[in-house]
Formats: sequence, C-alpha cells, structure tokens
Amino acid sequence: MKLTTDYLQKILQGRFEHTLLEELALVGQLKTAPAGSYLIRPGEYIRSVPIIISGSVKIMRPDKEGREALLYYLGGLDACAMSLTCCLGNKQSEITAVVEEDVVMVAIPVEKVDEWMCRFSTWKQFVFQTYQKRFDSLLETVDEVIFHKLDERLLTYLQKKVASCQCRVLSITHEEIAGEMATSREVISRLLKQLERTGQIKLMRNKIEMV
Amino acid sequence: MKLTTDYLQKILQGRFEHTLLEELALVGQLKTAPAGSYLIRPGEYIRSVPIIISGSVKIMRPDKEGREALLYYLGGLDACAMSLTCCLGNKQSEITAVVEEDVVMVAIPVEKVDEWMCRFSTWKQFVFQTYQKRFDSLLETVDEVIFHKLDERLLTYLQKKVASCQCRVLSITHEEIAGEMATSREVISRLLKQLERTGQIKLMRNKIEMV
DNA sequence: TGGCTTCTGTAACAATTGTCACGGAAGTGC
DNA sequence: GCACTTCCGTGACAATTGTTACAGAAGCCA
Repeated sequence: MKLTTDYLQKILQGRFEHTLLEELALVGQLKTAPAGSYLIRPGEYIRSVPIIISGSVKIMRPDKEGREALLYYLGGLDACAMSLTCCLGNKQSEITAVVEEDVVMVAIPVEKVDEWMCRFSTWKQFVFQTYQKRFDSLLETVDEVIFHKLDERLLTYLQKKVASCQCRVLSITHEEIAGEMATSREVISRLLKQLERTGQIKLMRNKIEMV
Repeated sequence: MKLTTDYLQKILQGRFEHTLLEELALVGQLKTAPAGSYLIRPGEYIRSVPIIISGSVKIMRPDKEGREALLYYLGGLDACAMSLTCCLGNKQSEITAVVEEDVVMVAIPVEKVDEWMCRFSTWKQFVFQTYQKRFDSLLETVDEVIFHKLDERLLTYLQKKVASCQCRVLSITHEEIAGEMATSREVISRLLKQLERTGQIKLMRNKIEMV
C-alpha cells in the first residue's frame, strides 16, 4: 500500500514534524504481517526498523535447549530497541519476534534511522524513548522472575496478555503458556486450576477467561 | 583533579576524535568514588552521565520488600545506559549503582551528551554501543534466572565477580551473595559447600577462592 | 459412528528451594 | 583471658516446582 503523509499524520498525530512525516512517507514501507509470522529470529540481520502501527508483537528469548521465554510485548507506536541496536551496530539478532495480533507497521531503512537523528529532534526523542521503554520492560521482566513465585507470575502473565490483545478471553493452551514461562505444562495446569478455584479465571478448552 | 586532553587521549586511546577530547577535557569532571559508595539510588535524578575509567560498579534492582538483586557490572570505559535514559528523559532512577572497586570516572553534563551526539559521530556510536552492551547484559541476566538452577547461577555469579574484580579470591560473605541473588543465606551456604566438595572453590571466612 | 489427535486434569513422587533452629568457629574489643 | 558480634555449617522440615504416568474430555474427519 502507498504511504501518504496524510495517513502518517493521522496515525502519528503530532508526534513528528511535518517535514519528517514527508520523508517518512517517501522512504518508509507500509507492511502487514499475520499473527504467528516471524519478524526476526536469532542470528538474522535486520536492515530496517519497524514501527508498529497496530497489532502486537511478542519478543521472545531462546535458550540452547530450544525453549523460548517471553520477554515483553510491543504494541501501538512501539518500535523495537533490538532492531535499533541490530541495525545501528550491524549485529545479529539475539531474540525472536513473533506477531501476536495481526500487525500493520512502517519499516524505516537503517540509514534513515541514523540520519534523521540529527536532523529531527522529535525523531531522536522517539529513538531514545524507545530504548527507555524497552529497558523498562526488560527490568519488569527481571523483577518478575527474580522476585516472584510462579503463581504470581502466571497471573501477571495473563494480565499482560489481556492488555496486549485487549480482550478478556484469551485463546491459548496450557502448553503454550508453559513454553513462554519456561516451565512445564503440568505445572501451569495445576496453577491455573488453582486460580479457577479462587475465582480469578474461568477455564475452557483452548481458552481462558479473566474475571 | 584537572582533566587534560592528554590524559583523556591516553585513556580513551583512539576512541574519540581530538576535538571531542578537547571539549571533554573542558566540561567533563574527573571524579573518584570509594568502594561501597552509592552513585545513584532509586528515585533520584541524575544530571550527568559517568564514564567509568577504572574500577567497577554494580547495578542492582530493588524490590518492594527491600531486597536488591544484582543485574550486572560496569567496568572500564563503560557508561551507564540507565543514566543515559534518566538524563535524556529527565526520569528518576529505577536502579541502584554501588561502587564495587574504587572508581575513577569522568562525568559528562547531560546537555553535552545530547549536543555531541549530532556533532561527533564517534560519540553517537559510543552512546549506542553503551545501550547495546547494557541490553545484552540484561538479557544475559534474564537468561540466567529464567533458564538456570541456583547452583549454576551461583557458579556464573562467582565467575562474573572474579572477572569484574580481577582476582581469584573474592572477599564476600554468604549473606551478601544471598542478597544479590535474592535468596537466603542457608541456601547459598549449602550450594557453596557443594561446590567446595566437587573441588570448584575453596571456602574461608569472608573469602571464596576460585580454583 | 468410530478412530484419531490434541488438550486438560490429576495423582504420586522427585528435586529444588525456602525456613527454622541451633551450635560452633572466628574475629573484635576490653 | 572473657564477652560479644558476625559468619558459617547443618539437620529437619515445609513449600514450591519438576517429572512421570495415565485417563478422560473435546474436537476433527472419514
């Protein structure tokens, strides 16, 4: 699809100055990606920084044994800090990015990311804000795993999921949760049952309703 | 102490161009901080970005119950990503920075951090490299706590400590380790004893020797 | 309908981690 | 020396998390 200044103006309302929007429209590529598709995998290089317009993306961290733990979500108007460092440092990715909800995004070529930084202060601000937000997300994640037990972690996991997909009924299996939390299915089933008994959730096949 | 271009030249060998070194000498403040002193605590603001010349600093993350877990170390020629985001975003600190080994550092006023970014590409590079290194450190930390058991974590904890202070004999109590790993002293004592039995370390009062 | 796969529940047990309680060892100051 | 503090070791037990094994429920498809 063609990217127009008007469209960008509407989406990024007031965040960037007009001249930047014009350049954005010129070099940015409007892309879509369906749920489940991979934006990047560990070891790959990336040559453009995506800004998420709508939908959500989950950032996962793999270990050697093939497990993949969830780090955090990207949502509306978020950009990926990893892609920034990867691009600017020409480094391989250390994470996996999977589309959670169908995504519309604008991809910015890496040269522009760099160039604009000095030309547009709003862009520079955006880049640093991105770093900061990702840093905070990671810190929250660290907090969770260091200081909290699995039952609490499970609850906040579900809450973040609800926030990211904006619906009270999650379509997910126990197995998938276990994967993202780096534990086993049985443990998750056990804890979910516990949450159901205390009336905090309702369980259905392939679904979990938050109450 | 007076900061001279020559001194900076020697320390930062070839990393920055000469004009930048001159400005650095002009506005940077050479500071020292003894082991145990705090560079920043949660909730405080910071108005300059420190570049560590020598010594080491540990970055800790507190939780509500007063525990403080170790995130990672800063060492020679590292700068703190947190201080960058705090400065540039004028935000409160979310972490604690404690001097581990006596530190010599150059403090850069926040306005310059920003200003130089566009004027000196080596500075921009340095800033982004800093972000990247801190991000990687955090990811490693996340890996540890998500995927590894306490005995493995303890071993890598000791190894990183050795690397950061560059000596094979660590001066530390079990209690302190427990604090930094967010567990209890008894657990650490138990695991350390285990490591001693398998010949990986030697235990003494207030000291642990890596073998 | 019947066979198949996937998902969930659960019991039983193992391993890991956390807590409590206590005693002794090592250092410090007098 | 003695009192005192800090640090370390350890047993016993509790709580949490991980593993194994199996059964039934729910959906899919011929």
